[in-house]
Amino acid sequence: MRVSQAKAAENRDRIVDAAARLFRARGIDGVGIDAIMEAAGLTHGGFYRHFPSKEGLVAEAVARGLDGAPPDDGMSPDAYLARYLSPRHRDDPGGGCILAALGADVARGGPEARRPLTRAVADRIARLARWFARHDEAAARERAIAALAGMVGALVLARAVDDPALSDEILAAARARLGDA
Amino acid sequence: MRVSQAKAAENRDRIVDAAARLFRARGIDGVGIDAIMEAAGLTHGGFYRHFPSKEGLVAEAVARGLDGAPPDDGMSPDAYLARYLSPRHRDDPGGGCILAALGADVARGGPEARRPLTRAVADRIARLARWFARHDEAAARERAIAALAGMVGALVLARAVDDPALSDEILAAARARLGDA
DNA sequence: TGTACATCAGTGAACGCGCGTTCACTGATGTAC
DNA sequence: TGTACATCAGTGAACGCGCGTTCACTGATGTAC
Repeated sequence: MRVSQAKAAENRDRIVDAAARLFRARGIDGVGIDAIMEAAGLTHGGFYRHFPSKEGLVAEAVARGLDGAPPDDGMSPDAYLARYLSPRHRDDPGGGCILAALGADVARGGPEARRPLTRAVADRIARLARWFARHDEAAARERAIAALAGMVGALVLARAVDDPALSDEILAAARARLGDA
Repeated sequence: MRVSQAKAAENRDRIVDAAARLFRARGIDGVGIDAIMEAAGLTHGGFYRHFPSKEGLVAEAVARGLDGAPPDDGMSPDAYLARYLSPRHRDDPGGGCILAALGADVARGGPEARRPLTRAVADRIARLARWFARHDEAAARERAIAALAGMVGALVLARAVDDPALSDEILAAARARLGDA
């Protein structure tokens, strides 16, 4: 049955949110329309009233996932690093950084998802560079890029590794080396 | 028709090689048994004479992919870094580092693939630490972990990003920051 | 060394299942008068 | 403000395709005598 426009917009939003979470948790190919719609409290048939295809949703979900938890200007660099490189973040891919969870997947996919991801990377580099510029004017941007790469790589490795002690050590080493700016 | 044991072993090897390459290039879920067997010059039906399941092959292919191009003791750290963080490596995921190409996929998968990946991570950290120990005894291992994380993260980001200039800049920044040991 | 037979790597058709997508239908919403 | 009707978000069944897996079959290899 038909639903009010406000309710429909809210449903669309919930679909994108559910997809952003499930894709990060299980990979893009690991989640079907069924599971996404069910997580949004709907049935799968209505999906195509909102999106032209699964790939269309992927692009929006990637963009949505990139909104959350960017480096905040009111936050200290060390606090941001500590949060990003925490066991809590490692253990919650579904709610965490999309660069670490889906970077390789997006690289293999179409251009629709790569565009918002690129904007997010550029934005984070710029924010980190602003921090570093305070005590290291010239190389601030270079440092920012290396810091972002170190963060993403450490999270990928800490998640992939089988050995909890090694995983913790990876997070700790990245925090320590990236922290002493 | 039956084939000699030597030939069969060689065929098995080619299947694993083809899988290691295709998985890195297109993702684990992006490659079917059909494509792997065809790349190995066989038909799909014979697959199960060699492997119990696709997942069994994944574990072997990940292990195989990790053999190639580790940091070589006879190589200078800067040469290794330059090769790892080169546009050539970025543009050849199928022949490149499996940590960057499949790290997130393996993290979501079963334990069979995570074990060899963990060994490879530990091995690379140890090799890098041996290099760093030459001028920085105490923090060598910490530096090694941060270097590996920075390399993997930079490659993931350089591949995911839409903008060639930004992609090149990411590689260059990582080379510069990780290089001046 | 030669012969007869069992083995089994590889072939190609087939199966079953899941997933992306389509579609006829429902009934509340939104709108025209 | 009330009424009649068109719209369309959502439902649930169905379709088609691809993929992982199975299976009967082939015929060269390996082995027992």
